[in-house]
Amino acid sequence: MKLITRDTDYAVRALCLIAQRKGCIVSVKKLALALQLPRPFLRKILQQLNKKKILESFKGQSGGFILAKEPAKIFLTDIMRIFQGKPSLNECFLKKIVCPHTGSCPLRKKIVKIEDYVLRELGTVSIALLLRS
Amino acid sequence: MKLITRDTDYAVRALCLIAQRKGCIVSVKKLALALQLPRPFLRKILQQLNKKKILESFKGQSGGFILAKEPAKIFLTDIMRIFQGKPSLNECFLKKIVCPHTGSCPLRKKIVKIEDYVLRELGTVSIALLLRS
DNA sequence: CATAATGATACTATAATTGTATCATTTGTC
DNA sequence: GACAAATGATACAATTATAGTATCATTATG
Repeated sequence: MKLITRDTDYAVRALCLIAQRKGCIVSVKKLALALQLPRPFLRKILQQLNKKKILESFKGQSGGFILAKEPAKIFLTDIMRIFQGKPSLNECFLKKIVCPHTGSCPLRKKIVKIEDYVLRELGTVSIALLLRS
Repeated sequence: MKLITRDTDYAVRALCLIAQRKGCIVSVKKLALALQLPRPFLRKILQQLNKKKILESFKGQSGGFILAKEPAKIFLTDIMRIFQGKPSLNECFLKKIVCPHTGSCPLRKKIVKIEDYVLRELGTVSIALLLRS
């Protein structure tokens, strides 16, 4: 039961570091070094964050990335959505044959409830929050 | 974000069906047929349920499985624990370098909280509940 | 004693995740 | 202007987890 994949994990770490260097352009090279993460993989991740307007990128010799939003406006759920798709926990997996609840499977209801809860809770976690001591 | 794997899924379906045939010994063959599931795979699953005392097995010609407990005492979390291990959502994935919260990462706290919630909710879902209309 | 079931376990296939490599493009510096 | 160092885009490879198969031994029923 893995809530957060490695993509998301690395992305959040990188975002925290970039946030700490307020305004400075940070290259993948430096990030990978500081975080001890595989550089090409991290690069791919940052490119995706750029596409999704979480980061802004600069090409050329002293290029790199900065945040495209305030740290308080970047939420864990945003990142999860990018790398893990819509966070739907599971389909109602019981077929009618076994499960008599045609439209109102209690398990389905539970799962929807859990899903809401998880999103609500993780929706309060921003990069800013993670940086505050 | 997958809460329930196929093992667990199949196991629950099979348990529901076995529960419906109160007391009757049901063979993998019949279950696989009724549920339209791959027979050898289902067999492996039932064997594991037997080992964990959820099912009781009978060898020989008209052998098969019956429930080893009342349906009301078999919970989804029991099954999940068997096939998906301890349902710990994630380690605190932020390293000290980035995350200044040495012992009190807010994300970690959240995740523990979510974990508790999920277990509490799924802990109320029993086979009996799934069969009640 | 043959048949049909489970026990145990090794093996294979598939899919998802994780990570690499490469070529093109951009930009600052000498 | 040429070079170096960065990102953009994208195809490819490796690893791991999940899903499923095969097989031989054992047991019980008829």
